[in-house]
Amino acid sequence: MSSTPMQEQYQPADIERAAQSFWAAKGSFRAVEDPARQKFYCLSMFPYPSGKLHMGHVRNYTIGDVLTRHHRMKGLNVLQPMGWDAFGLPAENAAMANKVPPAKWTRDNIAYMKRQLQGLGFALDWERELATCDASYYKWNQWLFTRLFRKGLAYKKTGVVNWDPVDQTVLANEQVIEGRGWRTGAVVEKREIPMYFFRITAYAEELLSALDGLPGWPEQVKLMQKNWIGRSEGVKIGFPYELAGEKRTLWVFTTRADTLMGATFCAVAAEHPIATHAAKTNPELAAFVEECKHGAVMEAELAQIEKKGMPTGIFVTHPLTGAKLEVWVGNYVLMGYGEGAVMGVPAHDERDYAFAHKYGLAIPCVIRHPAGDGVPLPWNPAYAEHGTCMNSGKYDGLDFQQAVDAIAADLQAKGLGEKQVQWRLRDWGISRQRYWGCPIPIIHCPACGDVPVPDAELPVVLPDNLVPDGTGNPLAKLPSFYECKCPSCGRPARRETDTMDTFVDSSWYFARFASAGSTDAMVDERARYWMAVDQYIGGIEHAILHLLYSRFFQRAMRDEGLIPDIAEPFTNLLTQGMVLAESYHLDNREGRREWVHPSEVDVERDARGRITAARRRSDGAEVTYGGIGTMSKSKNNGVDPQALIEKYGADTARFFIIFASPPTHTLEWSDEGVEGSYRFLRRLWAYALKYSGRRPQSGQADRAARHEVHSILKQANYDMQRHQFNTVASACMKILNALDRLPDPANPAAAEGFSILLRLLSPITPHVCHHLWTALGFGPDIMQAPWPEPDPAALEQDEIEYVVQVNGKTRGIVRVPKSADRKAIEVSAVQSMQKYVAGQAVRKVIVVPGRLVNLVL
RNA sequence: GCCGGAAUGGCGGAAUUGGUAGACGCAGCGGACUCAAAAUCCGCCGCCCCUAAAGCGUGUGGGUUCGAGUCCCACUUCCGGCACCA
Repeated sequence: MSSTPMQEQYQPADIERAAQSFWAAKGSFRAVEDPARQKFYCLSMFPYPSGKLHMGHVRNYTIGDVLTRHHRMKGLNVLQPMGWDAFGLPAENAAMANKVPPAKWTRDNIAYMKRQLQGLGFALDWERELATCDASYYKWNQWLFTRLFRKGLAYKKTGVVNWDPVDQTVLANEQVIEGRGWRTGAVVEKREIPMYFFRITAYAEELLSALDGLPGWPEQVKLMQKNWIGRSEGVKIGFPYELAGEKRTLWVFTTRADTLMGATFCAVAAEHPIATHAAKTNPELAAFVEECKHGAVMEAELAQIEKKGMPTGIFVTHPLTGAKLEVWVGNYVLMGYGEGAVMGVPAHDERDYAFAHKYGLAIPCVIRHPAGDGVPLPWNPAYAEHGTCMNSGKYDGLDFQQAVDAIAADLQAKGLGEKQVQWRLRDWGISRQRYWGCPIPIIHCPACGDVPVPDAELPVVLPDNLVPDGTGNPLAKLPSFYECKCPSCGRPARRETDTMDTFVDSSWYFARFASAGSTDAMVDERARYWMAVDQYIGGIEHAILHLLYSRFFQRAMRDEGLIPDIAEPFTNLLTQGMVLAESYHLDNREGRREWVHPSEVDVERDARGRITAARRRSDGAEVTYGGIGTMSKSKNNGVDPQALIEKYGADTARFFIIFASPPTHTLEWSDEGVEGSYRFLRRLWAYALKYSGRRPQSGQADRAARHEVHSILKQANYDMQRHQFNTVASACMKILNALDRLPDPANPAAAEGFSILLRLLSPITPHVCHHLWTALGFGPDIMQAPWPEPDPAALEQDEIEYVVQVNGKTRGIVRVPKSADRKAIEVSAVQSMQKYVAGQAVRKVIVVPGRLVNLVL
């Protein structure tokens, strides 16, 4: 072994620059398709280029990098690419604030953030970089859109949006604050406008059933998707009525057809034709309908508003009894869900129960439920449980399934109902009345209607020099963009000015990385090698929408003949927790809350280390602890990764973020913790220095040390495989502690142990491990070294420790020879516990092999 | 409101299937080195208690078990999502 002289001090800046140059010169991270090798496609969710990296990014990409480097050393052919989710609202907001076009702002941000990612030493193949605002990328959004449009999988219908009447513009949900526009303060209205939708519901059944074929996804995420798709079996029921002399039917869907005999009213959405009709002659109702149309579009808000209703004076006929039921308008009925109407069964539905009590409607009990035969106040959840029918005429005595079957059959015979499967999942509205996004490739022709832009004219390029002003989409004010000729008839036509939801961009970028730069196809044959993504990593906040849309897109692409044998884009999914930080504030003279950055706060502690007071360093003002929460500008508690990297180096930042918490947990930031990680890397350096000065020695390796190192390694490999990287980091610390304790640093166990340590640690802190590996003469490139595996011989032990319990309480330990049988273990356990046994009979002895003995007295 | 999670010392966390609760680290306390400080090294560190023994202890209240942080039931608080933030 040869070794080169080492510097006394650990100087991360030099080491990291040198390691990064080494990797760049060697092209270490370039991914090349090789059918002879097993591939591993590792992908972290690409970032929105908001300006600079935040801790969530650093965490996400460090987790991905640990996995990437580990699999590389395991011998797999690894692809880890990076790109930019570059379209979106923040660029428009920045443009308004700074009068800079979103394109320029975005490109500048990308350039800065790319340098940051490179400085962190991530093993990324930059040759595959993409930005969704590149016309070469979004061209294929448009291309696929036109294909789906021709198949009817993309179609136009109306959708509800938030409308700011002052700025005359559509607002995103986050731009509506307490029902008012964020810039104007005007009360927001609901407005129905034409939009394009993707028919994701056509894939509902497959998206649901295929979840069972995803063992590599967290159960939690699969359950959320399952509930979101929301398959329910029920019955579609028709209530006939007459309106303006015309015979019509009000259709409702219910999963509780067994309660139909208890229906006492129907409720419709404010937008329902019955409501509109009745409002014409009823000013009070018209006012109520108008009220319902204001306010929340968001389901979360809708679900919490007080349930209100008003009768329409229009009656429908009960399909089985012929009774007249009045139709109400309810503010809780959604037009976009089902038929926009529900039947009201007050006795067996909590919402209907409250509604009926409020408006004095009858509440007949028709199900014998676990709490009895009546439904006295207050509401009891048992009222909604399944039971046998009562007060239901010919259906009395039937159980849930029998009643549903019988009622569905009777309805079907009358042509007033049938069994139906309903989905909670709605089609995906992709139109956005915004500038900074991918133009929807449609031309509106007065003669031919909506005509998709022909392939030869794609992409429809977004002009990149506009600055939005908050009063609607600037594209709609730009004749040079929207004036065009109909591709079909050649007459003057108008180009669509809406752009696509940015979720469209991010629904297939993973496939594009696998075909980077392809000019004549959305994806090419290289995608067949790399897809699907073997390991996808990203925030739990994307558990439903992004992941579901991507699963839909992969199928839509499959059915276009692209990557035909792959339906699921992500084989394994790791959902990381958020990064949180402490916050502190003081209330100033005007009573306004002033947030003080945690780094500006000095904390006083008692003898035990408990916090007793906190003061601002600059002036000693007492500040209040504001609890732990997401890092945000408004709370002034963001930690800038760049400052951290400059102070301690990338390896310390990476180590701390891995060590502080398991990847799936939320991570609470602490500056003190960073110091501890830096200390560990300095200790590692100091040990390497000591080690490099050793005299080469042969002879017997220290058996105890080998046993310890290999036991730790065994556990660490298990933890690595289950993605619990924080304990892998702990394992590295433990190995260093063990090596440091060796009485003779020149013992052969030290060389072996240190070589294991460097390789185990290298995915987490690649720069320092790369440096030490070559400096100490272990080899030319640690990334080419094999992943360490424990030696079974080193794991063997002559004696085994047993925990001894008496009546389930731990009282001591006995050591027995490895060869001891059950009887011998029992005897030594009883002997060691004479003090507790003291002549009493031992009634039972439980022996857990290799672990524990419990004496039951 | 609905759906999905989480809760363990002063703090982050560990405990593979029910089997020594608190690994590893941070903070704190005591000591060594130093003119001093930083850095480094050594020791202590769940609560109760003068100490030891005993006892108590994994958000709360019940239960199952020889044995529960881990399983079951009921609850509390916090976090994520709810379809136009990404």
